[in-house]
Amino acid sequence: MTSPGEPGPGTFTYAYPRPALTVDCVVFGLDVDDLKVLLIQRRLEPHQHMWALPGGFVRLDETLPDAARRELAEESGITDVYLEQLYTFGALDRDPRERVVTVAYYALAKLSDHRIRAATDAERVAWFALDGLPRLAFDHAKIVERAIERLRGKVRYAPVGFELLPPRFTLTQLQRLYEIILMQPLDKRNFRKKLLSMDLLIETDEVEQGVRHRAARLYRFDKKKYEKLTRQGFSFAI
Amino acid sequence: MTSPGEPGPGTFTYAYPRPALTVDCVVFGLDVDDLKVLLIQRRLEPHQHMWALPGGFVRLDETLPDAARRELAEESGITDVYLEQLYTFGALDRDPRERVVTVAYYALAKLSDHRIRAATDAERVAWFALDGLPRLAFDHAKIVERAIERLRGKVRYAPVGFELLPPRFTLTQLQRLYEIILMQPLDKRNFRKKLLSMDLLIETDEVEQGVRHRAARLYRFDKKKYEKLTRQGFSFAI
DNA sequence: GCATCTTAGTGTACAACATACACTAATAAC
DNA sequence: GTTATTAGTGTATGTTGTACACTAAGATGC
Repeated sequence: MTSPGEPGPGTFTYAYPRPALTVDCVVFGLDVDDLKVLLIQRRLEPHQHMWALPGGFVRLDETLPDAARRELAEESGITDVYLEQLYTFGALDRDPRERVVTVAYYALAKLSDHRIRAATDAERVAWFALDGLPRLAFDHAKIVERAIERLRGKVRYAPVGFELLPPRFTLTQLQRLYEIILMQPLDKRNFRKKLLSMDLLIETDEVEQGVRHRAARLYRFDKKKYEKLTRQGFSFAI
Repeated sequence: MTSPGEPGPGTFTYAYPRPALTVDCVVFGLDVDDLKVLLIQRRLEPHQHMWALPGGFVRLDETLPDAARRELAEESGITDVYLEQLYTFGALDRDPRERVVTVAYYALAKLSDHRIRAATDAERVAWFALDGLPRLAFDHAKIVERAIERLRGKVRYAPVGFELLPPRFTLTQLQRLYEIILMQPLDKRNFRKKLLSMDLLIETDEVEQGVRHRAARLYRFDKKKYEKLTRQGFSFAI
C-alpha cells in the first residue's frame, strides 16, 4: 500500500484516506513567580506568524514520544525534559487544511537549563506566562488548558514538581512551586512537616548561594527511594 | 493531496507516508462478583481467530469518540456506554502489517442492558473475567492493563462506578462494585457513612425485588447535584 | 561591630476525618 | 413460628489536617 521514496516528499498511496498525525508539546517552565509555557511563532501557513505549540508530523520510524522530543528539539532547542502523554485531539475542523489528529504531550523543563532558539518551522520562540498567553493557532488554547488541568491534578499525587526545579533546591522554592501551580498559598510549617514526613527529601550539607539574607539549606529529591516505595504501594500526596 | 472516491477502497495519495489510525475500546462490565471485559474474536488476518479489543480504523468524517462508538456498535452491538479516552499507543511494531497508531478508549457498560452479538470483523463476542483473559492480539493486553489501572484510579475520585450499575441500586451493590474494582474489602458502616455524607444519593421509595431475604432500599445517584457541586470545587472521593 | 533587614526554621492545640468493630430488625422461605 | 439471610445502625479511638507566631541566622550598610 505504500510506495517507496524515503526522505523528502514523494507519493504514498493507500486504499482508504488517512488523517494526518501530529504531536504537539505543552512545555511548562517555572519562573521566579509564575509558570510559563513555551510557544513558537509559526513561519508557515496555516496561521502564519501566529503563536502555537511546538509540534509536527509523526514519522513512520519514530514513536510518539520520540516525535515529540524531536519536534521540540528542532523548533526550540529544548532537550532533556520530563515528557508525558496528555490527550489526543481529533476534532474534524481543528486544522483548516485537512483532517489532522494530534497526540498532545506535556513537558516540564527547568527554565534556567535551556537556551531556547528558533529553528525549522519556528520564526521565534518564547516563554509566556500562563495568564498572558497570546491568541493561539488551531485548537492549541484548548490543549494548553487541558495541560494545566492535568499538571494541577498530577502535582498533588505525584512528585513531578521536582522536574521544574534544579536538582538541589530549598524548601521555600519547593513551596513556591506548589503555590504557583496550585494558585493558592500554603502554610510554611504544615508544608514542611508534610514533605519532610514522607522522608523523600535528602538534606545536603550545602546552602543556597547569592542571597542577601540567611541562606536556606538545599535538599534533593530521593527518586530511587520514591520508586521503591511506590512499588510497595506508597502514594505521594500534597 | 487527497484524491476522491468516497465509500469503499480507492486511491489516496499523500506527499509523506502516514501511519494508519485506529481506535480500540476496553469495555468493562460488572458481573455478580467480578469485573468483565468485552472481547471479540477476529475474523480476519492478522491474528485471525485471536481474541482482541473491539476497534477499527478512524474515518475522516468522524471524531475519535464517534469512531470508537461506531466500531463498538458494529462489532458487538453495544451502544450507550460511558466512554472516555484512555491513552494513545504508537509502538513501531504493534501491528505486523504496517505502522498503526491506536487511540484507546475505555467504556463502562451495564452488563444486563446489552445483548451482545458479533458482526462485521468479529467472529464471536464475549465477556471475559479480568483474571481469565485469553491471549490477546497486538498489544491489547497492555491496553487492557492500562485501562484497569485507570479505572482503579478514577473510581476513587470520580463517581464513574455508577455507570456500571442500573439507575437504581442498593448500597450493598454499590459497595460490592467498589470492592470488586479496588480488590479490597470495605467496611459496611464506614462505606455507608461516607457515601451518604456526600449527600449525592437519593433514597427512593422502592426496594429491590426478587431476593429471598429482607429487601434493601434502592437509591439513585444525583448526577445534576454532583455536576453543580463539582463546578463549586467539590471533589468526590472514596 | 552594631543595628537593621530579610528570610530560615521550628511546635502545639484543636478540629476533622478515617478506622475498627457487633448487634438488632426485617423479610422470605419453609 | 422457626430458620436463614441480609439490612441497617453508632460509638470510641487513632490519625491526619489546620491554624497560628516567634526566635535564629546571616547579609548589608553604617
